[in-house]
Amino acid sequence: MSSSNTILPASPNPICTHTVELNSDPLDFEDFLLETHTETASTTLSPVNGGCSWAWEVPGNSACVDYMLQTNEGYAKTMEGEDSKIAFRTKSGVEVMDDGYKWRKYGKKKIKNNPNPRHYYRCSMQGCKVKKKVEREREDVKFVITTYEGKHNHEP
DNA sequence: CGCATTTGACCTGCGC
DNA sequence: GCGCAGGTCAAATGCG
Repeated sequence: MSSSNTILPASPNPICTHTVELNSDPLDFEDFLLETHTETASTTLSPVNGGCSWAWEVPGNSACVDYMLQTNEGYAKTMEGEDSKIAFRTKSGVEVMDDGYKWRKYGKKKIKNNPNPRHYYRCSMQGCKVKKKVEREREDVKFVITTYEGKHNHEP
């Protein structure tokens, strides 16, 4: 684990067990992988925010799904086929982070048990069906939950 | 003027 | 079958 980064205690959110501090050096993701998910060797980490935030990317791998369901923790859960789902929790003053892609907002929704609305974004690139959801954590608005769905079919 | 955002309405899946 | 909650649509509005 890179000493310059801070992994905070588990979130109550079952799909977000750790927090990555923004504006820190990129994580040593190989150490991170070993430390947190030794049983899911096929899982890979990918940069999702221009190098200052990292998240699990779980390819279509049923073993990963089983593991996360059993332990009720983990960063992400997979979907069938080519879809992938990435969820992570960041400490940030703004919901929208520049991850290199261009997003178009298409919806906002008040969520039950959370006074903060959830925002829905779609990749604005033609033919790219990637979506993301952004919402602030209920107990601590300093934290933002971001969920990516799908894979980009183009470069940032 | 063209494109992005806002926001209420509508759609859909799920639990009871 | 019904109601609720989450997700998406699309018309209106704003902005460069």
